[in-house]
Amino acid sequence: MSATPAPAPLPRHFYDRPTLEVARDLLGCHLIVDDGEERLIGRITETEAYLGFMDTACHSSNGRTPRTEVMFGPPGHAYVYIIYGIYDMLNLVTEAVGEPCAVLIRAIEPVQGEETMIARRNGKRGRDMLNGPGKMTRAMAITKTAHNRLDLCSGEGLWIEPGTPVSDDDIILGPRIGIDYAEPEHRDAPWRLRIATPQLRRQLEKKARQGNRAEE
DNA sequence: CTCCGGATTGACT
DNA sequence: GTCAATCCGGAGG
Repeated sequence: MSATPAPAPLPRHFYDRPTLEVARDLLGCHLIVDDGEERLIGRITETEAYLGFMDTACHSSNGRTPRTEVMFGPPGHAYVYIIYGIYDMLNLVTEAVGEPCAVLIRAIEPVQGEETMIARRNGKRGRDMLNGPGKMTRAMAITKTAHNRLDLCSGEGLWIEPGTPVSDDDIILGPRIGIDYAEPEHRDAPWRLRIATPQLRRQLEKKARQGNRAEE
């Protein structure tokens, strides 16, 4: 039996950059959770950038509160909050102290520990297992209680490692999800980033055709 | 496949 | 009191 590899988390300066760049470079990276019993690994396939004060979709644009405090601190920490009473959302804090920005991790694909993920998702497997931010945290057992404010560069509990790089041609940009309350310029901004799979390309082409039809 | 309503509770007005 | 960076199941096409 082989020993578990030592954690090799991405360093803090990875997160200390413009948030859109971080969101882009996180695609293809490995998200790792280690509870001391088992190490789970997922490859990041979808992210959203939240750009701080100026972004009316970003929680921190309403000011500094106990909940958003961690976003105002140093980069490379986890911001985990609960939405709709029941779902934990994982964000990675970016940019310098005083710039309250973050990247939401929306979807992964399994790399290691898939059977545990399936069990935590109540037997759900395949396409619908990890394709949403609440599904992903449920499968990985990421919670506000256990992981909010955690240092992602310590290699303890939760961190990111390099994975398989993604070329610019394989990234699809689109508007972010679930932020209808934001100002139009932020609501419609293409700050949702996804790795393009053949299935996703087909799906979007189909949608575009329907849209064109409605125009006439 | 798409559309629609209910679940459930912390955070903030 | 209202709302939220969501998910799921059921109804209809």
